[in-house]
Amino acid sequence: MNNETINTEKREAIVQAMLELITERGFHATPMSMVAEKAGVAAGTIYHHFKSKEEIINEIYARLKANMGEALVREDASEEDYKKRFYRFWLNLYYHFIDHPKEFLFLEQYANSPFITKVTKEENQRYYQPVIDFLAEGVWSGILRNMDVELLVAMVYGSVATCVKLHLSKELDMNQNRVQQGVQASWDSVKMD
Amino acid sequence: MNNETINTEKREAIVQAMLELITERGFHATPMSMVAEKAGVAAGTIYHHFKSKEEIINEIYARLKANMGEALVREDASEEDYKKRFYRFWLNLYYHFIDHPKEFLFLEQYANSPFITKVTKEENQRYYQPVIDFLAEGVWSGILRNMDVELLVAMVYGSVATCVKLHLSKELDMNQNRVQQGVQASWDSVKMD
Amino acid sequence: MNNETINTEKREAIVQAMLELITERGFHATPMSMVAEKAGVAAGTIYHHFKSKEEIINEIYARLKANMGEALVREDASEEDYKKRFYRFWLNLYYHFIDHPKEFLFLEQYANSPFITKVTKEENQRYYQPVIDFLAEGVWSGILRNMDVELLVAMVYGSVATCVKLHLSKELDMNQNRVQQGVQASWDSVKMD
Amino acid sequence: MNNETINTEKREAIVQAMLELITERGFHATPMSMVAEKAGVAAGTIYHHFKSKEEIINEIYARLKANMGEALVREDASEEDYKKRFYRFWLNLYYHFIDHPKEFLFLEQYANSPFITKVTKEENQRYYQPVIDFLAEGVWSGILRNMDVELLVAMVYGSVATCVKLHLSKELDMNQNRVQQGVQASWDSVKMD
DNA sequence: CATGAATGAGAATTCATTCAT
DNA sequence: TATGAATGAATTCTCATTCAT
Repeated sequence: MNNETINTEKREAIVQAMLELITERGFHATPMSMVAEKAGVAAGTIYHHFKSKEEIINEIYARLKANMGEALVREDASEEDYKKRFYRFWLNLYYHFIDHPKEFLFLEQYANSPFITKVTKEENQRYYQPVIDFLAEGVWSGILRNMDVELLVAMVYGSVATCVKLHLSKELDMNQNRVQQGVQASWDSVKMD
Repeated sequence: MNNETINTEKREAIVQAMLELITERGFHATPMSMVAEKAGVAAGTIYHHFKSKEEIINEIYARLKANMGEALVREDASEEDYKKRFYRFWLNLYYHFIDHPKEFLFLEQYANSPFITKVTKEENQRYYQPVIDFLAEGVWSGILRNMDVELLVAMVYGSVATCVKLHLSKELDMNQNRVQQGVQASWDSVKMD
Repeated sequence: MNNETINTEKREAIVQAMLELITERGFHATPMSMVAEKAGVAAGTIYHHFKSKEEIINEIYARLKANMGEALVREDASEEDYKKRFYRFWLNLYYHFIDHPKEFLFLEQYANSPFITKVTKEENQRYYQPVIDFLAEGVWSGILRNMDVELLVAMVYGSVATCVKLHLSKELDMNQNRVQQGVQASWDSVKMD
Repeated sequence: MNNETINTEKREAIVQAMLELITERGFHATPMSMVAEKAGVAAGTIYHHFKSKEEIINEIYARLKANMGEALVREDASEEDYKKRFYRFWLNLYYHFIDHPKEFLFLEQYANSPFITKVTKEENQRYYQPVIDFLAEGVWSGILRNMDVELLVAMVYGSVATCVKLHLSKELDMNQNRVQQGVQASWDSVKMD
């Protein structure tokens, strides 16, 4: 085990501990001492790896956005029919969040928080650029309704998020049938009549 | 001005101060001393009206849900055509939040927070019961797609929230045309083909 | 006992505790918890009366400068002979510091420290203005050697401080004879030949 | 370059870094990590050369006292007239501190601090013993007033320090004329009438 | 009910020192 | 010797809540 591995291990442990605690308890309700304990490091150690509590949040945000971006385009094949690709993206995102609920909850809570710096946000937009392009292309080619792409992106992301929340809150058991209703509703909301 | 009016006034001032501060700064970044100052009362006075900081949150939640419920059904006329009524509900909600952005932000932040007790939540469901019934009736009568009503409610509410967020974040100027696109997309996502 | 007396009492206790601890141990070696304990108040109480640790230092500085200014001109009689008045001022200052060694040590340590704000310093110059005027007058009337008044003030203050330090450090027992040597040397250093 | 030279170099770098930082920022406001960085060594390396932070202070103190002792007697010629030698010593010390302001500030701050051990102090008295003897001889031979030599030493050192402080604080521009006033005042304060 | 000084537990962060490499 | 990551005790300051007036 070389030095870098050791460093990475502690850093990893801190990030993971923070992610878990923060989604369960919230930023202000998660003292650093608790993060340290859960990560199995001394309190001071955290400050060798991060300048402040907020910096950890920013690192988590960046990682989760990258994860999300990767999941989104998984198994995409550009020769497929547009609607199929839309469904795949939608479901990729949905199941990514279902599989990583803490990541979803974190992004919901902190995506619009002042803790995430503008720089961090901008640096991480690139991850979902391919899908933004995909939607823009849908509009341009007349497959999707003529909407502003920002509105389009927001509506589609919103529909995924709504379904994920329903599942996670256990308000509704999101079986395959209901997921199908969700993606179909989302598609119908944006496709050209 | 009788005693009760005076009491009500202080209570009001506290609630309003807390609502404003909490939406701007967040729960943990809003000390009670700041609430007291903004409300123009002594710190101790707050504790004559509320048992704790969390209790104020619950009262705010209840009020905002009531406001929202009232706004939702405004100018509804049950003899109107179903789609028109859907549009009216959707736009009622949308403009209510546009007119009361702090109320929207508060509900987004705290609707799923542990501060809001189960009791508070349940007590306040009644406010939008009429609209839930309206959507259930749409499904039953074949106007809306055959979806679970919880999913339906969530999707529609989600689409309103998405548009409000776009407006408030100033990501997109939500002019009348874009609002129209929003409500139309929402309708298309749930109406029977 | 009215409210003001109570407030004054706690505030006083804090200032006195801080003065004693800080002269014995130094600023950074004096934790606020120790000040609180010595003052017989809770740690948080200190922050009702002072914004920060540094603010207390500034208040102490201001008080001690005022004390010093008062002591300096005690029993001065302007009709007296110039040399007698010089001796009186010198000895007033000397015995004031001998009687209040902590005040002396505090001023030695913090008079030139960055903790004391410019504002605090300027506000407190007025206390020894009368003596500055007295020395300037001495130069002007030909009783004192023709030196810049700043140099004059510094040399005289320095000679007092030197004698006080010798006494406090117990390097030398400053009996009346030695004090007399001190003031005489100081006078000889500035008087016109 | 042999090993010893390397070691000496690091040790030197540490001492110099600490001296500079400590006079600018103070003992407690100077973290060892900062010393390490400024010295261009690792934090741990410091502890191969010194047992503790305080030990460095003691080494610095010893060096500066030696420097001061050397400067003091520079160009002294015992056959010269007593007053001339006094002037020379006084000005040697004055210009030594003017040329090495950090050394002066360090000695002012730490000469009476608990960090400097008794042992360190005693070991370093020898450096200015020649001048103490010189002053004692002045008393004995009737050139100086009959004062205790400790008082004499303190008064003279005090007058040098006063002038140096005026210069360093920029309160007064200490041109040659004013320095002359300073040394003359000091001489007048101790010489037999 | 109203006040606001007082409380004290608990927060984020710092830093001298150690020790495995 | 040299390194620098790791330690964890200690620091200043905050803030929800209480309670005597």
